[in-house]
Amino acid sequence: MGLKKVYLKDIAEQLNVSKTAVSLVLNNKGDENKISQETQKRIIKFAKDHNYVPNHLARGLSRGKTETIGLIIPNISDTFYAKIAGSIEARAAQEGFTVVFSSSNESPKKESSLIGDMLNRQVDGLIVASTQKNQKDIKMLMKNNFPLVLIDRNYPDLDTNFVVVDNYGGMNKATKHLLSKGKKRIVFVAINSDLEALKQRYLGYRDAVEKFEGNPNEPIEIYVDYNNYEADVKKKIKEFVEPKLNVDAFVFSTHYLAREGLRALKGLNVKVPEEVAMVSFSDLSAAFDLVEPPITSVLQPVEEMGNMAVDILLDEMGATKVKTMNDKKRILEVEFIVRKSCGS
Amino acid sequence: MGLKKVYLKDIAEQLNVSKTAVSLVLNNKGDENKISQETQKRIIKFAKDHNYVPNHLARGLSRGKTETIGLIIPNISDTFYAKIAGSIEARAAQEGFTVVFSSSNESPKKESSLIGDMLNRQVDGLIVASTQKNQKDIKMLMKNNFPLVLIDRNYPDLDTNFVVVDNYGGMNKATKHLLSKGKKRIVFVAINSDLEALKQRYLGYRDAVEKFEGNPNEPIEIYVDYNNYEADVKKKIKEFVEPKLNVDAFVFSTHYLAREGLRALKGLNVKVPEEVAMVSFSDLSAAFDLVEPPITSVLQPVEEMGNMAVDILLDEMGATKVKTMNDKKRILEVEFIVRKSCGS
DNA sequence: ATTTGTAACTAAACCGTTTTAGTTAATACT
DNA sequence: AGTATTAACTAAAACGGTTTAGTTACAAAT
Repeated sequence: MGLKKVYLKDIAEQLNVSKTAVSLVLNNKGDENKISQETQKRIIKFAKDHNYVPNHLARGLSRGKTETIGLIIPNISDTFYAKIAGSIEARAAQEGFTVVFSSSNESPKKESSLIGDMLNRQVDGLIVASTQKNQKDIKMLMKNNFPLVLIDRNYPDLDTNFVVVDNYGGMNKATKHLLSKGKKRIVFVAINSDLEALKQRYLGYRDAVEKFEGNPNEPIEIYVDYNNYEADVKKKIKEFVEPKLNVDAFVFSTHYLAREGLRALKGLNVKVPEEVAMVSFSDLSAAFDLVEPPITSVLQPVEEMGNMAVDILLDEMGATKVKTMNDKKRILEVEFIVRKSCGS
Repeated sequence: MGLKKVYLKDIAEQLNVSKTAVSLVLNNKGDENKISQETQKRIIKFAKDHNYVPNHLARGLSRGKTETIGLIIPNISDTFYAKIAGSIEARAAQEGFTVVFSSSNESPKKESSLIGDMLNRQVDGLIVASTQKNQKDIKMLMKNNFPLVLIDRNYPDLDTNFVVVDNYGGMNKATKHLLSKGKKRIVFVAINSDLEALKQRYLGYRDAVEKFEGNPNEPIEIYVDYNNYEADVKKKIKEFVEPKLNVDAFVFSTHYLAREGLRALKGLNVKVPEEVAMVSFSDLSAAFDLVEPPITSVLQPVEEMGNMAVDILLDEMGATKVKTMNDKKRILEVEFIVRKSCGS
């Protein structure tokens, strides 16, 4: 494992055989290429004794495969994506793949350049949580049959593999829960973006509100700026609270909005759930049960998402032994956890 | 940026020049190698028009540099390491480097094999949050002058570059705060490990307890199993609570222990801070101010750690323009935030 | 009229593998 | 005895770049 490396050439010279022989043997192709058992033994022993490890770049260049998968996410610092990255990495490692990741910071331009970057680093496949403003690269990848799985966010118009959650269903259920508690004026809080996932969450919310027991309420929406969400969510929530609280509940479409929302409400001295109720889509601080009040949340199966994405990708790359997956478009179920933030 | 790539050879053939010329020009060595301005223009234009991007593997193989830095951390899913990874990635990207990361899951064996892996992937440098049970690889890297920065965890016996925080000072301050609030029996809660950082935190705690105003108290310690910390911390805390609460405060040496500790205390119906106080070393759920009660915490400068590590590493690799850093061993200051969990 | 110098290029080696297309010597077959 | 076959190997090309060590053509200097 040292840095003074032994190369294929060295082994060949020391043992008086050809590089070819060494390469074949060390790649388990000795038998099928009729290298004698004895020679094989010698080569294997020498390689082991000298800690031979093939140069990954050379091998990649020659083979056109790198045993690397590229992961592009909005932001590795976000708990949600960190967990996804974690499960992707773990599953990939099991199969002998390494992960190269980069964060797009929600910039389509950066995403595009990252994809280019990954390609010319010769990754074998890509998992992308896209900004969804980058159809052109996704299409390009598809056209070239490049192994690709979208995760968390997919392009509804494109026929790609993907792993997402049931955003509509989760939000619909959460909203209905509030309605069933008698909440009428329910505010949907989201970041300002065209993400399909958010659209679905909105629709889940809207349908619940409008179709509730023949007694339709008006949907109320606020959209905050992603790059400034802490301050913005505070400001926008304040408008519903001062001079006089005029809503019954907030539905937060992401965990960080919920966190800031709660912080804002506390700052404004609004009692949750006594004066206003709240729910969060996704619960990832691993602490939403500890905050005061514990927050009712829609839970996403983060691990499963990551694992599934890798499985689909490996299948796509033909890297797996047997199984061929039938369905490479997955909409995973979410879990709904009722806690105190909606009332007792 | 497509997949049907243009190669150096193609450019050379199309323009009737040599590969050498193309390579030189595209690497900004045209002038110093006296390639005529006209030829340079033609090459640059053609390359741009055809979206030429050099194959990273080939270039790496040939140059022996890959513009890649390897990051080995215990676990990317952990908020703390996710944030570190985030700041490392951001800083690295600024300088044109990509990050390859892998999680060791606290296994020295895995860490060792990851280091080997990274090396033969030809990363240009390594940032490692080590298990600290892998002296041999670290020494090997040092002996070979391989660019290396330890982060968060360092080997006190080895003369490496590192970026850590003032674990002793932070914990000392936190403990003194509890003492000043009149808490006598203070329990130090840590995971069972030999990590230097934890040792320092312990010493910070112990010195505070033992030397407090000439009226030394006994240190009380509990150590929980990392692989089973949720259940274990609960079990061990219970022993101080039942049949009768017999301590005044808990000092948690990591954020996840604090989280589980609080969860356990709530489960046991112990009132914090009325019956028992608590502090946490590091606050990373980004929610410790929202939980009930808000938890007094030692804050680590996560971003700064990551940035600093990259700066040192790049300097070590000779990859930066001007600056040469003098001090490549950094102990960063922590911040201490008082919240309600220690009493009003 | 040869040498010197230089601008403008290029052939070929090299990085460390994999892989294709052989070669050689011995054995088996007719 | 001559041809096929096979076991056991290998030389060399390929992957796509970078880099070293030239070469060529022309102008200026002696």
